[in-house]
Order: sequence, then C-alpha cells, then structure tokens
Amino acid sequence: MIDDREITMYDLARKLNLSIATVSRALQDDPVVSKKTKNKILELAAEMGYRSNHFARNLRQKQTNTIGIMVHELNSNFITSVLAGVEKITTEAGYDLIIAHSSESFEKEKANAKNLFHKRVDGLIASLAFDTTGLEHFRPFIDKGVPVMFFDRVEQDNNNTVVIIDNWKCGYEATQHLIDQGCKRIVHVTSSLKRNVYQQRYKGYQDALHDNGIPSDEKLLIINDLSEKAGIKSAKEILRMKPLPDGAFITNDFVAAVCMRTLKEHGINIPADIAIVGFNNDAIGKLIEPTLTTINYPGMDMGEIAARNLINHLKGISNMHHTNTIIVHSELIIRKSSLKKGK
Amino acid sequence: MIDDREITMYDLARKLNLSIATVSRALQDDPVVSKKTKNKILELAAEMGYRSNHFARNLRQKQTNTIGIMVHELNSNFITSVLAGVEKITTEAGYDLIIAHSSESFEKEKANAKNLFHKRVDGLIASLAFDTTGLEHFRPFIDKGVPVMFFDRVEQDNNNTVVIIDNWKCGYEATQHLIDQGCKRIVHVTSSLKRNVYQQRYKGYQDALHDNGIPSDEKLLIINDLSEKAGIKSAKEILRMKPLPDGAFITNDFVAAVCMRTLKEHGINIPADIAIVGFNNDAIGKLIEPTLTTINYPGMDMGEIAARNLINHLKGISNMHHTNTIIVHSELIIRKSSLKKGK
DNA sequence: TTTAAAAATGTAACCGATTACATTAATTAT
DNA sequence: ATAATTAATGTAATCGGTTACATTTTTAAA
Repeated sequence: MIDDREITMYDLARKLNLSIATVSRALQDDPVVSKKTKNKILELAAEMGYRSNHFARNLRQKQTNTIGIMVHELNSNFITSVLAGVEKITTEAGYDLIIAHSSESFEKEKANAKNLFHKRVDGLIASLAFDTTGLEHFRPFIDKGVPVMFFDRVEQDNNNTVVIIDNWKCGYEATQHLIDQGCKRIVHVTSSLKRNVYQQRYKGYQDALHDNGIPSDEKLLIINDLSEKAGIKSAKEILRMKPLPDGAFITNDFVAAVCMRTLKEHGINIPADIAIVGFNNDAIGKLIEPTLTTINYPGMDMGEIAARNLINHLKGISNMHHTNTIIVHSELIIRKSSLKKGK
Repeated sequence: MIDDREITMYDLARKLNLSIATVSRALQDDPVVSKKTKNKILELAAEMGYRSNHFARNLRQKQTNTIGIMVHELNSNFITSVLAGVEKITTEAGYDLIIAHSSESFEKEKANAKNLFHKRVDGLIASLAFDTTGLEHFRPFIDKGVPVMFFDRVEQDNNNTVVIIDNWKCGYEATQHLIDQGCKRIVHVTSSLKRNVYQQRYKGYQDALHDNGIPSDEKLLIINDLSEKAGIKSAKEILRMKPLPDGAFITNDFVAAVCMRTLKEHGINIPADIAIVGFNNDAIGKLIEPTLTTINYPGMDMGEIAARNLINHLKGISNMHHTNTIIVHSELIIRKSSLKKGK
C-alpha cells in the first residue's frame, strides 16, 4: 500500500496541540523548548515517519548545505581518492555532495557549472577538463559570492584558491631520475600544454635536461590525449624516432602502460632499451611488466584539504582569499620500468 | 563586487508591469502567453540574470526531477560505464542525477539510502554493496511509491525490477572454456556467495564441471573480498594446493591480475601451468601479461536500460511492475591467459 | 501576596514559485 | 453596433518550513 500523504510539522503540531513554531524549534533541538515537550515531539515525529522537507527549509534559509564537485573523469585512482577525501570532510560537516563529471569536455563542464549554479550549491570544488580555456563559466559563482576551490588541474591566475602538487618539481625529478639511469634522449609524452599540470611538468623536464647539459629537442615531445589510442600512437611515434630514445617520461600511467605494451610488442626491451617513468601511481603500475616507476600524489589528502578549506570559509572560520595556493607533497616511486642500473 | 540579491519572478513582473502569473507561464513556455509578452519576459530574465529557484518550484510541485543512483564503488570500468549510460538518459529526459557510493559498506549504503530518501529523489537506481543483507533500507521508497530499479548486484526476490546479466551462464561458459582448454582442476576465486552475482556464477561453474563429469571440490573454492590483499592471499592459497590446479575462474579482473602477478612471481606459468579467466573486462586485462580472458558485459547499456525504464515509469508511459527482470547480453572474451591449446 | 524576571509557547510574515479560477481585452459572429 | 467567443492576463491560495516579535506560563525575588 502506497501512502503518499506526507507528514508535516503541522500534523505533529495539531496532534500534540502545540504551535508549529514549537515543533519547528524542537526538531532543530532549540534549547528554548522544554525537554518534556521536545521529547513528545521527537517521539511522535519518529512514530509518524515525519521527514523534513529540504525544499521548504532551503527556500526559507536560502542555503542548500550542498557542495558541488566537478571532475574530468571518474575512472582514475587519483580522482576517486580525491572524492573519498572530499566526501569524508563534507559528510562530517553535514554537507551534501553533488558529483559532476565532464568526460574531459569543456562543453560538458560548462553545462555542469550551469547546473550546479542553478542547484545553488553553497560552494564548489573543481578540477578542469582537458580543453577548458578560461574561467568564465565560473564567473556566476564568483559574482554571487559562492566560493570555488580548484584542485590539480587549475588555471593559475592567482585569483583563485588552488590545491595542487608541484608539477614542475615532479617533472624535474622524473627526468633527473631517468638521466641518473644514464638516459640521454628522453621522450616526453604528455597532453595539452595549455593545462597547467602538463605545462609545468614539461618545464620541469626541460629544466632537468638543461641542468644536465642535455639539449632539449622539440622532436622528442609527443602531445596526445589520455586514451588507449593515444598510447598506441605515441609508441609508434617513438618507434619511428632515429636514433631510438633511451628514456620516456609519460605523464599518465594508463597511457604509459599502453605505450609500454606496444613498445614491447615491437621488441623493445624495457628498461634496457627505453626506461619509462609514468605519473599518478595508478593500481595498474604494479600489475604490468615491468612494474612502472611513477609519481605518487595524495588524492585523498588533496580532497580533504580542498573540502576543509572550503567549509571553513563557508562557516566563516577562515577566509579563503587569504590562502591562495596550497601545495601538497608528491614523490617519485621507483619501480622496474626505469631501472637500467643494478637494483 | 558580490551581488547577493537574487532576481525573482516578482522582480521581472514588476519591471514589466505584468503579473507574476504571466511571468511564471512565460518562463514555462506556456502557449497561453502571447509571443510578444513571452519574448519581453525571456529577454529581461536573461538580461537580469534570473535563475529559477528549484526549492520554491519543488516545494510547490512536490517532485524533485532528480533521480538517485547508489553504487558500491566508483573505481571500476563497469560502474563508470553504467553511470555514463544512466547519465545520458537522465540528462536527455531533463532529470538531475545524484550519485552515492557505499564503498562496499552496508552501513554506508543504508546511510545513503536515508539521505536520498530525505532528498526526495523521484526514483532510485541501485546496485548493492558487498555485504548488504535484505532490502529493508529501501522500504521507505517503496512505501512512498518511489520506484527503485536494481542492477547487477541485486536481491532476486521477484518483487523488484532488476537489470542483470545471466551470471549463471557466464559462470558456465567461463568454466566450460577452461575445460575445453584441458583443465581438470579448476579453482574458483570469488566473493561472498550471499551476493547474487557470485552465487550464480558459482552455480554455473559447478554445473559446467558436473556436465563434464568433473567432480566439484569445495577445497577449490576461494572466497575473498575484491582488494589487492585478497588477490595475493588467493594466489598463495592456490600455491598451497596439491596437486596444483590447472585452471582458475576469478570473478573480478583486478583480483585476477593481482593473483596472476603473485603466481608468476612464484614461477607459475600462465596459461601453461594454470589457465585463468577473469570477469568484467576491465582495461587492465589488455595490459597485463598474458592478456586476460574475461567476461564482458555492457555497463553502458545496463545503465541506459535501467534509467529508461525508470523514467518511463515515472512519466506513466509504462508500469515498471510489469517487467520484472531484464537480462542483458554478456560474452566471453578470449585472450591469452586461458589459451593452453594453440591459438 | 505581589511583582519582576525567566522560560516556554504562540502568531504571523516570509521564502519564490505554481495554478485554479476570475477578469479583462481582442476577435469574430450576428 | 452588439453579443458571443476566444485569447491574454491577473488574483490569491498554496507548498512546508523558519524566525522576529508577542504573549502566556512558570519560577524567583521582594
């Protein structure tokens, strides 16, 4: 039997011969209501299966207690850890979370932004899609005073609070590690240099080469998306290079894995012929052969930090606009794919 | 400059010297409003940055235009494809989507159910957590007439509409394939047999053995969760078996991959010593060595079907309670991990 | 006992939309 | 020109809470 008559505060009030105001206060645990009354109300509410109406409440209070998070994809370790971190903090603080993902499409990201704006999230956490240019689509939030927190893939214009890793340093260390292994011709497989993360990793790569007296060569730069196809294509490009490179810094573990497979299929020995360093520390890295050297960075922490900062700002505990850039720790994890010299 | 005064329909009405009713109708594209007036209103709305207030609207209409989806995890190909499918359909139909994940915890699943109930989703799509027992936590939805659609991991009590694959058949085919390759002692690595999917795959495995005159042996059944640890543990159990099994049907690609790695580390040759079949067709299967034979099933389709059915029901086009079980196609994908006989 | 102060409860306006019903304006028919 | 239709717009109640302010009840002080 379907019961579609909702119990409201009015029902509770009527039944107990109280005013709606008292009921409302009791349900909010307002200390002004006497214990006896409060208990009666709470009991009846439970008994009758009362559930509060978010809409009436939000309409009146003009805040939703919801925060939105926009990510480019769901299918990576990194993103799911970030989500886990964000969720932990928002749940603790009593906020709801709406997850939107753009499938790496700028258009969809814009649509998501619009949607979250209309849903009136109290705050927003976002990592940009691949081909996002400009932050115009976040303007409505900013104009209305809805705080936006960017993480990982950001636009660094110093106007927004961002949580990132030191991508330059990661790029530098990855490259230096390859150089330490004796690599002299190091390919860099990455994505659109318009996106901060790739741009800075590239800079780190270049600087490491430079500091070691290795000339950087544009021909060794391969730019692709993050698909399986891209991995294969990159591998084929590498195979065509003469002389063959002896190292590769690939800014995504999945692409690195696909790339390695293709190279191996063509008789390349890894790491003997080409040493490889990936990025992200995805689960896959420990399962392929040889295991993949990579950069690890703490998604969970980044999520927690972003969420905590946002919520503190919302609660007025801190002002986001004072702490503009938060850099979290990252590290090189050395596995077999890059070890040319003994172990 | 922050402008926190929201534009409402009243503002538009006042400015144009119209009534709020006309404005409301125009914004809904009600044909009763004259074209001229409608245009004026739409223009002004755009110009002033009017955004409709979901809360007022939902409060009045008593429906949220939101559907909820509960999944056990985000980090699998299968789940993300389902989400993509669901999202496609719900977006087309103008519904919003709230994603909740339980991290395989029954407790969290209950909390999520409660939350979505209070958020008053118009409909729910759900795949059960690992250790979920009973459907009591969905009772509130059912009592209020909110349709619930289960997929993949379900409780088959014939009271609910479910979208599933034929897990029995998958189990049977996987096992038959191993037998065809000459396997005689086939391990089955799986998860809690309380969960329909694992229980039925197990049944298929048993039936295939039986039909081929192979006695089934409880000692060859390994039950674990789906973690990396579980994969390692399973591999170690297999290594301890005497005589060593010559085949393994593992109901999860990630676990299979971890398992394979550990077996290989101990000098086992795959498929020569042990042939392996996984489940899910995760990206990982094509990257490990040897590539993994597995069962593919169409997450995207399942998501689309579940969403479409739910929405049709909501719109009164069809009655969900007439189509109780929807079975989608699944297939065995043969790769190298199981091929003992020539290719 | 009366009065002042504190505690508990009540009244009613408000949040921003939707919509049944009423009214007015514009067409068409007579 | 007038009545009858039809088209366009308006009025006001409603959804279910929150909360400033008012009122009543209880307790403490004089």
